[in-house]
Amino acid sequence: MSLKLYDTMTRAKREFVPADPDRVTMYVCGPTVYNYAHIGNFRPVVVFDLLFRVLRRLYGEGHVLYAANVTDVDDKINRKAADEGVPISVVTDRYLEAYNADAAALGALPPTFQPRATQTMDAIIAMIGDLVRNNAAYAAEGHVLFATEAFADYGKLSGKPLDDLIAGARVDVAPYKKDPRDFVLWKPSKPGEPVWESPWGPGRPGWHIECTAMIAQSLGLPIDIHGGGVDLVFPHHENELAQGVCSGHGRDYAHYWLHNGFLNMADEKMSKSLGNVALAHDLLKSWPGEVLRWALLSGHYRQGLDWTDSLLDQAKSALDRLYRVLDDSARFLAGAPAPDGAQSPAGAAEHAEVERALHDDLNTPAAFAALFQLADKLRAAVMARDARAVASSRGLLLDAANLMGFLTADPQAWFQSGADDDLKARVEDLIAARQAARAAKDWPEADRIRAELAALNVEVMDGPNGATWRVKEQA
RNA sequence: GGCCUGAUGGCGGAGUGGUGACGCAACGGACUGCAAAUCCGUGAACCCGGGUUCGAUUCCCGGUCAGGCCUCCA
Repeated sequence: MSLKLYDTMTRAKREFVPADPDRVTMYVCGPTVYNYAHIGNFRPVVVFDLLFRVLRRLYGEGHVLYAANVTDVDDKINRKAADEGVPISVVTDRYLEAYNADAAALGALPPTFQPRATQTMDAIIAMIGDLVRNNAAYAAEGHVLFATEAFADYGKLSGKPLDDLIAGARVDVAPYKKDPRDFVLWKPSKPGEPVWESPWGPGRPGWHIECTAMIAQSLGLPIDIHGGGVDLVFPHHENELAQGVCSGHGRDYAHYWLHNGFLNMADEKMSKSLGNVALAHDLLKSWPGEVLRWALLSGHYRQGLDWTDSLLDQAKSALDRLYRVLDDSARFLAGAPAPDGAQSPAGAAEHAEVERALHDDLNTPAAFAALFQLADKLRAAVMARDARAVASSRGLLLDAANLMGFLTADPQAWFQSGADDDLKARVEDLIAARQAARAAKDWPEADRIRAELAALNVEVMDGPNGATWRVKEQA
């Protein structure tokens, strides 16, 4: 029953205890919306969506508040907007919409809040003011900088020795910085860039302060869980923590820091600066969202994940198997008398195992294993023609899989996705003709029709109650 | 250079101080007019070298290799 999560701060798996079980809070750093997001951007989306679902089950749907922000003011956005000759909101609105559509296709529930930097400007400016008042920040040449020396624990989250941070700094230090580690809270805008008024002059916020302010505004500090990719541990989360604490919100900023591992393309880290991107937007044209979700969750979230075609094929095959039992059990139930009386508890242990695995720091591979055991249980019940056991274990499989965001499609639709109405009608006609040929034991004709269907990328499967079909390969 | 992860069968990937998950793929058999699915079954792994132990893939040390962070990338 108890949920254990690996906390980056303490580098240990800890039992999760929310500050207030009636108001569990989680924040995850979201995208900068200047382009379509690649599949690597969606790893944290899917991972923390799963955690969101697990938390909702544990504490109740209304008791978990999840904020995932959007950075909608940024150099890359500015450049894109300038290239297109449009206001930045045109760019950000367009890609935010695409991002949310992709996330939904991957089975991610909408977060409770989706704060945007441009809509948090007052809180950002107020928080910078707090930092300046607390002597944790100073203005210099139109900039406002965070004074890292004000935060004694700076470097604790990422485990970096402070001296090394200075010695290892490879970037030229801006002359107005008192300390090389100091980072920007507010900076002047260049001509033509979006600009906001502030007590330190017109300009725009630094990246780190946006998140801290958005958390404070949407959830209130401190929060229970802060998530994001490992690459954000330093400097982004280190800086967030420093800002949150020094702005006067107390020592606790986030009680649990969770970080997902990186997704690699062809043995190289995927990033937009390299050419090896796979946009979720494009992948979704060829694969059902659940396949991508399954692939993203096929390894433990803290591990690195190599994104390959083979990974997707395996994910598809695994899901096919689950959908097959679902389909077969539905057909059995449709033809069987309704089960009477209490349902036998077939599969209860396996069902519990799914949650147990998830509660162990989101051990999705173990949860998948339990899902397959549940599927085996269901298969056995179908073979035994035990309607009560089928109904019971089918419900449990569906519940466990749904909790993880899987098996949300109708099995029939799953196997026939990619077929339009026109194709469906043709297939049905061909199958009817083939059934007639089979009834007449005209095997050559039956096989000829099967070949014709195969040419349409359709596979027929003869069953005791007629034939079923499915699309063989995704487009 | 500093800090941090990881190294498991053909592939993906959990886990465990002692009888080696799970999935994908492969192979044999059953079923099927054929096929698919399904069922039964088979083969197949714990990077290297030390150490601790009755016993290590699992703990400790060293090495090698791979990846990440140290630069406003999830």
